[in-house]
Amino acid sequence: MSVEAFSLSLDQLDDATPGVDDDSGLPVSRVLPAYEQVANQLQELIIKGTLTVGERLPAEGEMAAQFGVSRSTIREALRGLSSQRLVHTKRGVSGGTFVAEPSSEHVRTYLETTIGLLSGADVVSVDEILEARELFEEPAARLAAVRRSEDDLNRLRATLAPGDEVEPPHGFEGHKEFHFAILKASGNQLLDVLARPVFSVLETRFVRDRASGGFWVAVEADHQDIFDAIAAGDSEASARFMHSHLERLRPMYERFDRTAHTPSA
Amino acid sequence: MSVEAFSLSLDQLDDATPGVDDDSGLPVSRVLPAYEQVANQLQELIIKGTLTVGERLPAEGEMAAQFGVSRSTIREALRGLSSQRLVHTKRGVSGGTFVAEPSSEHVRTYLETTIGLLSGADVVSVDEILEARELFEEPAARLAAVRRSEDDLNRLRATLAPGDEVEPPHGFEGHKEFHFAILKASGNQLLDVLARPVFSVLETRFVRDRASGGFWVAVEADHQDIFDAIAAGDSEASARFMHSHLERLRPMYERFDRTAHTPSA
DNA sequence: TCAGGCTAAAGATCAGACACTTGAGGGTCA
DNA sequence: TGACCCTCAAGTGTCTGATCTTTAGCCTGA
Repeated sequence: MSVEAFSLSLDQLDDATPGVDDDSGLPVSRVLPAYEQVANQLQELIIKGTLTVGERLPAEGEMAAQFGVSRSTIREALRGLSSQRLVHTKRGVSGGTFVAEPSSEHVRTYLETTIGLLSGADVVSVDEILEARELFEEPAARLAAVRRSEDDLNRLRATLAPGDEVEPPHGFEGHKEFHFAILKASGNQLLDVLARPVFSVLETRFVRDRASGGFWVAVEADHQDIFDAIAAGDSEASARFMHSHLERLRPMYERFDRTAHTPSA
Repeated sequence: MSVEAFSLSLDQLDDATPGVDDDSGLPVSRVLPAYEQVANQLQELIIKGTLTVGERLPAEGEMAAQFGVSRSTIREALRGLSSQRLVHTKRGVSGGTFVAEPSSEHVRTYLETTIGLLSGADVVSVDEILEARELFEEPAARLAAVRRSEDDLNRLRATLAPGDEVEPPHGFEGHKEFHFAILKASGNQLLDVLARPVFSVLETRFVRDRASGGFWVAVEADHQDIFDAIAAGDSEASARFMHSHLERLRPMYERFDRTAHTPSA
């Protein structure tokens, strides 16, 4: 693409000066800072596909000229876009700002922190998170039984307890990896992207290394059952075992939730 | 909280200068731009809860002094955080930068654009999106049948065709609102947050106003069935009707997907 | 041939100035 | 006394212009 895509400018700024006569609740919109307008316009171009993945935007100075703002304003706009992973920048002579290729990894990271915040602010409850997790992981287990590849099975096997040593060091990481592997084996990336953060939030907020050794033994037994069902290609059994596994876990999360709500006040 | 939380600084910058002697693949990490380090540190403080919702950060100038960088650098960091809705700024004497309260609305918006991009870049396929949607909406219908409040029922009823006029103007909006209302009636906000964007992407990318009038008539009939089941509190019937509804829609999405992939090349 | 230095393009950072927004306090006048 | 206006101060918003740093490519000399 060439420069023409940037023919837009910030005219809103001019006719939205404080002096406007809005004698009532007129259909006017709030005045936006210049950096936000620039960011919005660029985001629009990326979403609509006018700017394609990997494409290089004009240099900061050029954009400043085209938008009619200073370079700092352009940079502030770009920082917003790059923190949303819509673009990324590179220094040096071959550098510049490029339209980033969307990555599911970033979405997961974002969702994990955001769901964590939503939970921390009590916008969503632990019960809702637990329920959502069950809604996601049972179908995932069902699908995994049908779709798992040899690689998936190996990955799953690798997360099971190595022999009979089921100590926390393995317990926590193994638990996490097992569930991640099932989501992956479900063969649905979108499910994986959305479900993994839900799981991660539960783990990091409510479990971590606070569970006892005996607990991990029971978890390992459940995992083994689920694994066997998936390996056998029995989707209903997979879902059933996953269901009872999650039922076993539930009271623990809820207990940690209560203790987390009792402290200093 | 007072100023002490900002005692951190950018010392990484100093001992990560290009001259470091890494005579092999040493455990060193890439040098990060100052604005990114600042953003990371602030994000950490917000996530850990050191900075609480609604709390005001020091003025930009003060932070610049505390981090030992210029005000522009601070501003670039803040733009990143505010585009992630972690903070928001206000001008004027009572202004400043404040820790934003997490809102599910923003998560939905973010997910919608991101899933749209993932789909546009063929990172996830239409089949995966369709499958994920079914995985979400069937349980949602099941839960809605059990949990729906009087308000939920009214909201649902309002989205059904008013009489026998099932024209596109109502068709598209009504279809959307109906499914949104079911997600809301499921009583699980997290499910709502994650599922709505999935649905929205399908609609805006593959349907919009491209469907025929006869199509909307069939859709309306399905909706009526689902509504009746939910109103009757019959969760299994709700899920079943939702399932067949989605099965009816599937070929249409897939058709639009193929036509979308055929063009110019 | 190749190691090392030079160069230019582009982002990163800085310093400082000025503009705009907004709440609060004080003063004026009916 | 109360409504209105003015001014002030603290913050963010924006601009200017300079310098620093990174990096690919070219050039030069052993």
